[in-house]
Amino acid sequence: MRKGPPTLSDVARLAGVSEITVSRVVRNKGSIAPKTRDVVAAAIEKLGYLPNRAAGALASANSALIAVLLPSLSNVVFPEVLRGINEGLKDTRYQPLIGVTEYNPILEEQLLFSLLAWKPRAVITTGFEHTSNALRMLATSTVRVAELMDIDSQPIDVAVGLSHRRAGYATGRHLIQRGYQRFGYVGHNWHKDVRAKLRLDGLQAALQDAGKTVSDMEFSDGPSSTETGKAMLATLLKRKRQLDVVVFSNDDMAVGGFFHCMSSSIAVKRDLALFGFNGLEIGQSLPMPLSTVRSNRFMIGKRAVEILLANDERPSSKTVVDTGFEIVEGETA
Amino acid sequence: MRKGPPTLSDVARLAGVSEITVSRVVRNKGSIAPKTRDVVAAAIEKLGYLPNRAAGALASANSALIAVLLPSLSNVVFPEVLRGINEGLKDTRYQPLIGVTEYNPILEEQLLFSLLAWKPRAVITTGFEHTSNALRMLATSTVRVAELMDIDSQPIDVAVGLSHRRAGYATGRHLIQRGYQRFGYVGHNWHKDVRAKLRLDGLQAALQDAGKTVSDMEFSDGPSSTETGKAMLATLLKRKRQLDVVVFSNDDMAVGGFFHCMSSSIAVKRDLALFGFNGLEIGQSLPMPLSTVRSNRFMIGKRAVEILLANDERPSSKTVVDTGFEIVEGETA
DNA sequence: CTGTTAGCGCATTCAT
DNA sequence: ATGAATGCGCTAACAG
Repeated sequence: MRKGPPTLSDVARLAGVSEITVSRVVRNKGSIAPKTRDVVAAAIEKLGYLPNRAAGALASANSALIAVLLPSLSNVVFPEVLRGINEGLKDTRYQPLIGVTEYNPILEEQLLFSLLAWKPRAVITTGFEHTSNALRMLATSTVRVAELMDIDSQPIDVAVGLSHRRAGYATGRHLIQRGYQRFGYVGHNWHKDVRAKLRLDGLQAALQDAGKTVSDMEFSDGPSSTETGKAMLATLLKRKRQLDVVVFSNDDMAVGGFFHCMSSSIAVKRDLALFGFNGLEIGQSLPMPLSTVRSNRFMIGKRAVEILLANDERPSSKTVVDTGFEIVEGETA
Repeated sequence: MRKGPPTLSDVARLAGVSEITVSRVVRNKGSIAPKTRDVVAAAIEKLGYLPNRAAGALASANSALIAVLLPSLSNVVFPEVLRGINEGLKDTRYQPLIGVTEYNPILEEQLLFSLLAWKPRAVITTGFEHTSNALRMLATSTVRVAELMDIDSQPIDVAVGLSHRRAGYATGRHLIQRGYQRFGYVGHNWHKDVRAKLRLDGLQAALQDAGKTVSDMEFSDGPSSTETGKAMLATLLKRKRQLDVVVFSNDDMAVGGFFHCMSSSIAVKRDLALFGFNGLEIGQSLPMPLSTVRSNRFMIGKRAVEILLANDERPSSKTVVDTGFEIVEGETA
């Protein structure tokens, strides 16, 4: 009388071995005689046995789950990081369990607790902004933790990303070398995007070191988008400050800026140079490839997973991986 | 002697009640005297108790997990669906467990098995193309199943999406009414994207019904992208077929086509009209908003979750939800 | 409203 | 190379 899906013990009975032997075959762990392995495999096949991972997780006190906390799914950048994570997880038995924090530490804390309840093998999150509760939880716990995107602060365990401050500084240096004199900046809400702020800080530092400054800025208070970049650049240019280059908080915004120039017959680069951040595909397919800084989102996700899975235990020393960035010359600046 | 994180029984001991009472408080299930609830809450707080969901899943034979299988993370469309799913899951205790199939049914099957091992409350997948194993597994199992994006076939349990065939047909009708005569088509690899093929079928049917036909087509064999749209339109136009409108397999491709026109000084709409599919933000921020068909990706994810969570049991009749589509007039056609 | 009794399905000892 | 015993932490089903 089958009373539900087949279990380990059903397989064991059919194969004429003990449960633990089946368990070992399933997990490919310990040594098994080729013969018994075959017998067991046949029984599994015959019954259509599917291991119950909840039971496995309970018995072994840890699961093949990786908790992933992303700030947003609206910004292409995070799906790309997730792609990297997924790539790193390929050919392992791990699965990503995801939560979207909407850049909100309180929500992050709730999601973190909820995900931690699954006893994941590791937690991947973004940035260094966490509630004190979350921080304490993470510090106390023994799970491995990766904080992605940014390496401008000390991580709990592992940080993988780039220095946004240095990327901003490099942007400034690059544009100065190109001879630009009057800088404008178009940004989005950085209460929610700390890294955009770090880049602007770096940019300003570079200008200051060269005796220059950002002549005019304009911010939206929503998230970044092409629409916003378009609108904010329009607003900025109304003020007639004779800018010769505008730096945007990221590529989405810059692409919007490019569209504004097209609509308004502003010759990009000759009349007004544009500069972004991220190196998204869309920017590179514009009639004039966008000048920008390439961040390696995919690599960030992938490297993080590799490091986390390399060691069960959290090492005594913190790991910081710089995935770097490169100036993409493009044709808009 | 604390030997690990606190468990239900630790909380129960501290609160002076039985385990099941604590369990009920935690799950907010059954009736509890306000007083005991407070005592238990205090004990939980004091110990920093975190429920172990793996144990819960094992004991109750189902988890607060929703298995989500997405074809890709590179195409913005799927993160948007995921956003919808996430929105539907908000304020529930459910978490999405995700797998990326890369449009590969074999991989989908493997991931499906792997995700099913967690005894998820429901499975969300894409389209109707599954291996026979996967199909059998899903049919046999009692989990609820939603197949997203498309409603052109019969689902296993629930389908949420739009008729791509009808969307294609509507595109054809619309363009015919606008007076276009010579139609071109630029597509990407549809061995992997069945829905793009359905739309083309619909388009061709509409043209045929009006005594017309697609004069020339060009396909790339990779996935869709702006770069590809740009390149394929260039190739198509080299053949000098005097097209007056080109329909693209989706907005990404169409935006690429738009960029090509800009680079080649082709006056969009006057010289050559362009038409896409999806209604992505990027298309609408172009200097000329893209003419396209809006699919409601976010809504598809959200509705699917709502339906799945409404009933534990799979109803005897299949559910098909049409999230519809709308022609977006735009300025490019 | 609260408690008792019994597992859920598997993996970890430690044997042999 | 294989097995026996035990328990992981929780919840269902019934009592009361």
